Amino acid sequence: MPHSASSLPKLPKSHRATGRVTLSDVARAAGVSPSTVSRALRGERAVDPALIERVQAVSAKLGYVPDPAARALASQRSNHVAILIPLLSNALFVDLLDAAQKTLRAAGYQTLMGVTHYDASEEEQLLREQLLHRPAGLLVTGLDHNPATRQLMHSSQVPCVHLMDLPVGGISDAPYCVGFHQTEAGAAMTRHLLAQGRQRIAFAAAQLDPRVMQRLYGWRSAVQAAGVYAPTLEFLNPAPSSLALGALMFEQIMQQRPAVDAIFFCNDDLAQGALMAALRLGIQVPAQVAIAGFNDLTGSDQMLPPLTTVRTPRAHIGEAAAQMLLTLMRGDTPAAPQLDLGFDILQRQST
Amino acid sequence: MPHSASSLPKLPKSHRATGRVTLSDVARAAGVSPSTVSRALRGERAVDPALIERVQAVSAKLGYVPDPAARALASQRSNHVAILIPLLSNALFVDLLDAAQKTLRAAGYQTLMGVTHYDASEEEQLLREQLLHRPAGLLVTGLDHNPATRQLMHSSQVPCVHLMDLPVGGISDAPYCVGFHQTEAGAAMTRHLLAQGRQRIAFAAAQLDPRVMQRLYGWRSAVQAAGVYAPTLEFLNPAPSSLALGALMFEQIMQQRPAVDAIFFCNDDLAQGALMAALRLGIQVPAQVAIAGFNDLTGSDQMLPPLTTVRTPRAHIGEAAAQMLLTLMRGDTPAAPQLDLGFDILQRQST
DNA sequence: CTGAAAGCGCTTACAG
DNA sequence: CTGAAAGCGCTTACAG
Repeated sequence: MPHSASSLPKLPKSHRATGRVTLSDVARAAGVSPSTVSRALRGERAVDPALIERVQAVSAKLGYVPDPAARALASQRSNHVAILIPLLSNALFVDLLDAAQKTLRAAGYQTLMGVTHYDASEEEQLLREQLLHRPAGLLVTGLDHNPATRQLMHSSQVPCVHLMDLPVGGISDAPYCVGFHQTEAGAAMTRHLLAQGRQRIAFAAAQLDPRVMQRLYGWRSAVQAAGVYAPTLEFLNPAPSSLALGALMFEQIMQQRPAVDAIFFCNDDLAQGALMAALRLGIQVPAQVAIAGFNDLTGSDQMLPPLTTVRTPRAHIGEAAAQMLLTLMRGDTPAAPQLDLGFDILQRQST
Repeated sequence: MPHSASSLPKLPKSHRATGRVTLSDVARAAGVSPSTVSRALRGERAVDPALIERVQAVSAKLGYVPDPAARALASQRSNHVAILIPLLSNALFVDLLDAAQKTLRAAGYQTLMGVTHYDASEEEQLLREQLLHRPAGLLVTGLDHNPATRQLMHSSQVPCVHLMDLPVGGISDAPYCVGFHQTEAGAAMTRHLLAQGRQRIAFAAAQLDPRVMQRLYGWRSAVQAAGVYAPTLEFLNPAPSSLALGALMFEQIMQQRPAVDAIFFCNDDLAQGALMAALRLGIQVPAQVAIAGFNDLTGSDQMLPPLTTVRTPRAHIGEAAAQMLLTLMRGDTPAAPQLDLGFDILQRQST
């Protein structure tokens, strides 16, 4: 039979057809019902292996891709994973985001990013908005949230993994989280300085978020244990962390009498600024004063002298947290609810 | 009548009820049809102002929030805006993302971030995935994309604004974009160095993405115009940009004979690394060699000496591009398809 | 200006 | 193991 008008593809019968290849198209072409296609494609058990193969082949041939909106509406679960981080201006959180996002995308999830600016009510509002998208999972920075936020996380039933922090006390009712012990890290670096013979070790911090405060507690416990604690050794500034602020704090601290012989900065950007200020002022590091940082950020190894710091496994945290979330979203139980990824003291030349 | 069983709230009649407050709930409570509620809430014209008010009041009282998935499915448009950036490890793009995301969120849009790693086919794949979510708009870095990507952007009909770059030639068939002229910026800094009496100005670059290459062309045209061009003054390294690489390149360049008297780095991180290397090597900057950077990244003002660089309006670009996209998504036409946000030469002490 | 009806493209009890 | 049917919660021609 020659080509005739009636053999041309029919116009879409619906007045709202979108041109998309749908589940029904696949079903028709494979000679099965839409339900079966749906099950086969999602790898649901209880479907004939032979059918699975046929459906997959037809689906590939037609170039079928499931519609996320339809899927979300029908199943009440999207392929979004919401992630809440405090700031994009801190490389730490960007590394976390980058790693998590990479892992999640490889598993077919879209990352929905929310920036809280360390503001509990902004965090709450952000979470509310993200929950509207029925995320399949939640990644949130830290363990400190206001009651409404905690309530939202809980009542939404969405699997959730916390980043960076680990609960201090017992494991009772503990949430899923991957990170390291901030307090221990703070104490470890302080002990390292003590072991190097430093006696008047200042702790200098900005931003003062919960993790910074934990490092402070770690420092306190270590200097107290060594009997060299003094309240005047604490320099706490709530302003955002930056090289410029580090330089400023360094100058102030160096005017302190009796003089300090070491400064432990809560973040590398502050320490880098201090190192630059020392160069400008002609203050010898570490001869006159030792300087230590935290996080091993970009550039710390290039300082003069290179910065002694705490290497934190942030990329690893982002990836492992995403993996744990993937496990939870699959309905499985992670090996352990808490994952401690530890930290390293990176001895370079500034101490 | 006393409380009786029959006055208790009825169980949901559907076997799949979600407990969510829906459009129909609002319609019922307001005594109008769902269609009217839908129109009233979206501010569609052609609905009685009195009704709008009533519907809004009822909606607020019931705490109704539209379901994004249902809305996306029915309207074929989500409230997502997809953004494509090359890297998260370059502060430049993070600033772009931060600004755009902030502006978009304030207008009710969710940002879907995609990281291309400067890989054209990864970009294409990412765009494909994002398009599945039927984004309301698209923000993409640069103007260089492979044919398939361009085709996708075009055939999807999704409003799109390009970031950072501006088309070089005429305005013919030009896409929407906000940025500045990279080539001009490269030339301007070079002329600045020439005006300071420098004669052998090297251009040192890493990553070699299209924008870096444009700066190179700007440098070339300026040194050629001054009659001081030499191919041996070009130091191009495709590796990712970093302080460490900058230090390395600096050492190599300083071994060059005849000696250079200035180095223009295509990005501040390279220049910062060079400055640190100069300190280590005891090379006087700018006495022996001038060093200039690009972008005015964090820390450049804290270097020793502070780094002369080109200040680029990246946060402004992110915000303005988002605004332009908002205009397009509204169905309006931006004042001009291209927005040139310019740049500044920031003379500090390294030149 | 308003409403009834159909439809967006899936998933999921339910029945077999 | 498979299918018919209902439903997820909206929007949008169409008719009035």
